[in-house]
Amino acid sequence: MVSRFHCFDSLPEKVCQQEKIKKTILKAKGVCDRAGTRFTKKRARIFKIMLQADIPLSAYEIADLYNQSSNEKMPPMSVYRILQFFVSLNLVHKLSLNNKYVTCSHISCDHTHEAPQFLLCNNCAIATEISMSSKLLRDLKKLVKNAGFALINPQLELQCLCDTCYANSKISLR
Amino acid sequence: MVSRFHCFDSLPEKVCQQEKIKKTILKAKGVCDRAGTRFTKKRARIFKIMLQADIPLSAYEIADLYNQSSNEKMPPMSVYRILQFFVSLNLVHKLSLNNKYVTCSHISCDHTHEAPQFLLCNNCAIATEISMSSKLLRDLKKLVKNAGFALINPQLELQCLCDTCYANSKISLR
DNA sequence: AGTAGGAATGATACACTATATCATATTTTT
DNA sequence: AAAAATATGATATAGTGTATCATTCCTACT
Repeated sequence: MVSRFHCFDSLPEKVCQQEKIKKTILKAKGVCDRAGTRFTKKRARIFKIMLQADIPLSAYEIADLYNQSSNEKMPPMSVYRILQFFVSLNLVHKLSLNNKYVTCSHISCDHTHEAPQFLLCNNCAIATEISMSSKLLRDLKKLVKNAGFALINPQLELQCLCDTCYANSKISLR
Repeated sequence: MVSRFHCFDSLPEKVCQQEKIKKTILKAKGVCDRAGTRFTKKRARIFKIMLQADIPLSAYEIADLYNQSSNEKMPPMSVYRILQFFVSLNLVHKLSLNNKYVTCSHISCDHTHEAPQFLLCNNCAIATEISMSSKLLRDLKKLVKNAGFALINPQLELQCLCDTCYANSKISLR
């Protein structure tokens, strides 16, 4: 399984998840600053919840997690607004295959990440973001153009089984 | 724009849309028969509505169209059930990008259609189903495998603009 | 022909996902 | 300090989809 924080894979193993999350949050704040918008406390908390979960979450799941660990109420309406905000900055991606939201895996890299491609396990909650090769992307764009369309968002979502669930499914079929 | 009935493109132009729809319905009935299931009147009517619309429809839109042209009521619940039935036979595809449903374009061909790929116009209702080249599909599967997943459904949905809307959008930007 | 069993639909309720709208608060700019 | 832009509160409602149990319809079999 590829870690969602693969961009830190070269760091010493000691560097714990918490440290990675902190760094990612700082980067995200930078993105907001440069965009002339605010990385408010509520936005920061939601972003952190999403990073800690490390799996795609629905808006209502995020609201629940927020409310479980806080006294101030976070109504779903506000979650949607904040998610839209993050999506507009490419800090969060919406997965329409399961109506969930997930932080971008490349926030901490300096990748320009042209074609986010999501592999969603159909059995468990795991999702992984990988990048499409630029050649594959070129082929795809060509195909689209020939069909009389122009690609405006190269995001792909693929229904998969993760290797673990795939192995289990084969066992249970015996 | 590629016609959704491209498989009949070689037929004389006189053969009207109605004729194509009839043929497609017969083919669909055959699929049901061979699967040991029934192509009931309600199912047939919904299927025809979808063919006539020639664009992806939501379950509720289908229910409305059904009820507009009939005295018997078609409740949304039944529409969902019937859609699931068609999807299970690959006669209908669900587009999760816009939560709509569309008949398969290849029912009347003898294509074994491995990788349905949908180009959805982000501005108008048009959607086109094209087939991915087997090479592109191979590349994709390889990518997925390397990431620790197994592809279980190669359906792709791409957010596009059709050429008409693309042209219009450029004009309106001037 | 009658009947058992499976297939399909009816009916009702409810859960989940998402947007619209108007009011209020907070921050930034001048 | 006031104006303008940004962000959140609050409420309502639209849209999408599933669960469940009852009933009807069809098919195959004796």
